Amino acid sequence: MNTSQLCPKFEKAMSILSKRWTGLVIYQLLSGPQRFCTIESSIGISGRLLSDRLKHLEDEGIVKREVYPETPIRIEYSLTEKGLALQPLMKELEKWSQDWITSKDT
Amino acid sequence: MNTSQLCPKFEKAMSILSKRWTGLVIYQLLSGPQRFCTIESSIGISGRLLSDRLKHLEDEGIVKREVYPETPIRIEYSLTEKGLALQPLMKELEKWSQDWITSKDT
DNA sequence: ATACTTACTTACGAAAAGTAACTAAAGTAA
DNA sequence: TTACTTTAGTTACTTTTCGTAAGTAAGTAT
Repeated sequence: MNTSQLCPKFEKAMSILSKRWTGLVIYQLLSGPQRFCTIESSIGISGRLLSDRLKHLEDEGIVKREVYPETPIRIEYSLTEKGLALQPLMKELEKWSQDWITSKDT
Repeated sequence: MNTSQLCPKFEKAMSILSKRWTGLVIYQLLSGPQRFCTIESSIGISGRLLSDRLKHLEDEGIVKREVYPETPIRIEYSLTEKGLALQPLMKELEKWSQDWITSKDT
């Protein structure tokens, strides 16, 4: 019996953020559009999972993917308007982490 | 090779929130101290995982546990100052979910 | 003694994550 | 022509985490 008293929209939002790596991928893309391998090395996720997460974020309309047929091929991922709208939340998390996470915690 | 360029404090904060259920448990406790079974039924988590998550949140100093030896026994979970400090973040997530999650998404 | 309540814990199959090696496409170098 | 490089993934396989359901412990109440 799942007698949820929570707002379904809030629950959905939380389910996106509480999937491992998605938060960090979004945070990373807040610094600008970037390619697969850049995200991969900057947050330390494996290609297998990054591929999966980017697909999901595209499905959610948070990330968009653009192909530039250069040499070698360049594929850039960036945030949509919906994704960019998460910036205030990320700022709050930055603030909280600075205020409350001690260096021992890491 | 994990060449993290992220702030370790931010990474740690994100790792707490991106563990399934922890965000919802914290959110639920923002409405006041409550017992195990109340949290369990209001967010739809199983006892097994709630037990685990509360223990972790206690270890992180986000949640505190108090025992009232009444009949039947009452054990109340509540947010510490560190946990309460997540309220602004939760408000941002509420805002974002209202603005950007459509009813189809749920 | 038996049942009832709360707050868990245990056991176990299913799903997700982590690691590493492999593939595809397109150009470049020898 | 053949081999090599780069980017962007995918596949195969092991380990960890999750979800469900049943069981336990302490303290009444009947």
